Amino acid sequence: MSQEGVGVDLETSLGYLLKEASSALRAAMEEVLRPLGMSVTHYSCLELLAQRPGLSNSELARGAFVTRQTMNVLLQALERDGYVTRPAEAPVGKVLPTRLTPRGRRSLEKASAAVRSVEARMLAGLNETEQSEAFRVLQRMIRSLRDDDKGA
Amino acid sequence: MSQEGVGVDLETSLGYLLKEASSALRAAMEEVLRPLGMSVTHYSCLELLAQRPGLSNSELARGAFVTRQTMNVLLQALERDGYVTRPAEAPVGKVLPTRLTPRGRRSLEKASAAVRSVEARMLAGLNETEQSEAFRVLQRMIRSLRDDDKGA
DNA sequence: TGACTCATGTCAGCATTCTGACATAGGTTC
DNA sequence: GAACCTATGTCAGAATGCTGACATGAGTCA
Repeated sequence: MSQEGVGVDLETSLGYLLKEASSALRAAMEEVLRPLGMSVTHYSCLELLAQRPGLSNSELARGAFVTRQTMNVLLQALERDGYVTRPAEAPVGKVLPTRLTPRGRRSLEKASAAVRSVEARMLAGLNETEQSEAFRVLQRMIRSLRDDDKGA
Repeated sequence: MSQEGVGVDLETSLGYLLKEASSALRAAMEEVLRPLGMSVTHYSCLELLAQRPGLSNSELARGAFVTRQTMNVLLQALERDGYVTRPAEAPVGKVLPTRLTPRGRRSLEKASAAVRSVEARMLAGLNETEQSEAFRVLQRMIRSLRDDDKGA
């Protein structure tokens, strides 16, 4: 059963566990967002705009962890359906600052409540200390992956 | 800057951080697997088969966190290209046990080494204690999300 | 000023993954 | 045995996200 250093032991791999946790979270979010007709990326975009109004397409893409092309497609749909607005011309450069419409804000409210309940559920088994631990270790993992990326 | 209980504060959300970490890991893995002509799911499938030979399509799907339809498409390609084999007829029921071919095993070797280096990089900033913490908190999050899912 | 680099918005095409649907095998219950 | 439920493999179509490519605006540097 042991791996003797060959391959990646899935039973003990933190990478595999991270993927599993992320997958479970995504599934849980999709489950509560589906009745609202919203995907996870869709929700992420609205939430980002609520907290940081005026974000550009590229900034939203980075915040939602998708490419700017993907976010562009989503924004066009959201704009068409009246959830967000963008000026016809860029005030400066090519950057188009995006904002939620009242409709977008209303739509986000329900979704945000649903997502908060999922997050609360996820953290139900962790006390304060453990939540701090989780926060710290996740941040370190992210930093390690990013730093070495630049270095290489 | 505070959120006053409204919305999900992305700066302090463990869910958002989890997604960020998972995204960083996936990007790092894609980066090292791309030169080998392999996607993350592709690699996951081979790695699962190396450690648990004879897994069925559905079992592989669960292990790689995709649907069985998605895994089926991948398996057909892997079979066509000679990385895995499946019996023409099911020995029992409809389950087709899948196995790596020598070619599949060779292909996995390089990929596995690359992925191991990524995982090592990710954990570089964590000592033994912190890795144990990470393992524990991630497992609890997964369990909380799954348990409540069944309960509901 | 001109050349260079970088980031952005956007279009097009492709890859990946998903949902929906169907037939079938095995186990359970009556 | 019959009815039922569950799991599986598979096909088809749709949604989602990605890579490649291009034009443009801003900043840097000589």
